[in-house]
Amino acid sequence: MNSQNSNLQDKLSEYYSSIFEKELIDDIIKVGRFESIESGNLLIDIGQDLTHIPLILSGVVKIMRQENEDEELALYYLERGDTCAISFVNCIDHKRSIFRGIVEKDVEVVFLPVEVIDDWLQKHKTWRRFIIDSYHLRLLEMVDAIDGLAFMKLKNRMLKYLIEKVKITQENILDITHQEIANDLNSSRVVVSRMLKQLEQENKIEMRRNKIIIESF
Amino acid sequence: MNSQNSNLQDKLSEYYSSIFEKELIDDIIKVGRFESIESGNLLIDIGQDLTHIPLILSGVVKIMRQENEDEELALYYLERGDTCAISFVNCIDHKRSIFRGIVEKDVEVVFLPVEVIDDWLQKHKTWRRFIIDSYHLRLLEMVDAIDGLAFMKLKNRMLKYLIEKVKITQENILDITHQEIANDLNSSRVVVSRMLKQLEQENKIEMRRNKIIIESF
DNA sequence: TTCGATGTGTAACTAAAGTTACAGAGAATA
DNA sequence: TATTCTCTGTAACTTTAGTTACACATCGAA
Repeated sequence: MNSQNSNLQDKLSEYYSSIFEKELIDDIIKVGRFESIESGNLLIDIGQDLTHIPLILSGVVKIMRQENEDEELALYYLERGDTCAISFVNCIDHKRSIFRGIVEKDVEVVFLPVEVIDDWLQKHKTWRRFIIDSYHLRLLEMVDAIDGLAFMKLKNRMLKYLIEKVKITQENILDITHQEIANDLNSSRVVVSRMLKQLEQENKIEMRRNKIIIESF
Repeated sequence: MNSQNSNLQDKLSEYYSSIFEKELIDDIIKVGRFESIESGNLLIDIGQDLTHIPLILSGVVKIMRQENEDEELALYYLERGDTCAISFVNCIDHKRSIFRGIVEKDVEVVFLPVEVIDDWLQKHKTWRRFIIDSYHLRLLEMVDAIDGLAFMKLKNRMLKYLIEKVKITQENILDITHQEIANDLNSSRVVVSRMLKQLEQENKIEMRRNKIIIESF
């Protein structure tokens, strides 16, 4: 085990010791594969075989749904303490992922092999709670996505998207292009520019090249 | 315990004995409250306190999301073997429901008090699997709803809705008005009539007063 | 049979979002 | 500095969906 991994182990303990019992943390260290993945890479892709589930130690992963080549939609973000719960039963059933997970901010992650999961559910109460909570949180975020798509106009959906992004990045100056926003919202660049201009006129944002400053959040 | 309830117990055993171990079924009978609810009534409403989770023995419940007075959206249906998994953690946390559940076809249901749930997760392997599976199924249905909203035109979304309805009712002659469809899709009656006419011209459906016959499913 | 309630058809219009096309600004690099 | 690439602004137009308004059909109850 190299020094980078033992560093990751420290991070695991640091955050998760308040959530998981010591025995569980020991188990995770025993069987988990620690990895660092740089921004821009895929954590998981649609159709990919799920043999491990990821436990995020740091960084941000954007979870997307993709219909085809040029139709996609950002759903939610994974941060420290999150796992892609949907991969869980998929794992057990040896199914394939229905999401793409793109690393937005370099992540440190532990991959846990599917075999241990079910065992841990029985063995560790905190693990049980963690998995159920994960499912629940994702479910709530899905409902949020549905509300946005069903009930909101694009302009407000976009503002919501921007504000969410501010929360995730901890930074109210977003480093993003109109095209990227359009991709995440399954809209088009021209429309996004139009709406952004309106938001700017309402003093909710300010625009710079490659940047958007969110005033109200 | 009256005769109706012992009848419901039979139904419980009948279907669930292949899923749950005998001890679990006994536990359910011990603490569950058996009930029959007629079509048109609410199984659960948004904001309602969740002290029990429902286990459907027969019938159909439509789960909806509501934004306000006249904005709502049908999400999915619960049938025999289903539970409203989202109510699960809500229960534990004493939260309130974020869904409405309307009985579409008279249901028979067992209500299980929240207190026993966590205990059973540890005690019964099949219960654990059941709860996780429930979350997972709902999650998949949400993704389906998202795909529909994000990527499909209303006409096709409506056809999908109608076909889903055929599956649920086991009946390709649907007893439904244009207004009801509009409500479930968060659209308007006039638009629905328009699209239905198009679908009819494409020979995918036939229209009658209060009825729609689905040809292709 | 009449009347009212409910359901459907359709036209005309409006609103929201997407598309095409092109101009021009800013940054990066030769 | 000139050239190229990426990003943004905007006009003009199309498509999709929602709204308003009204006619007419069907059904059941008075």
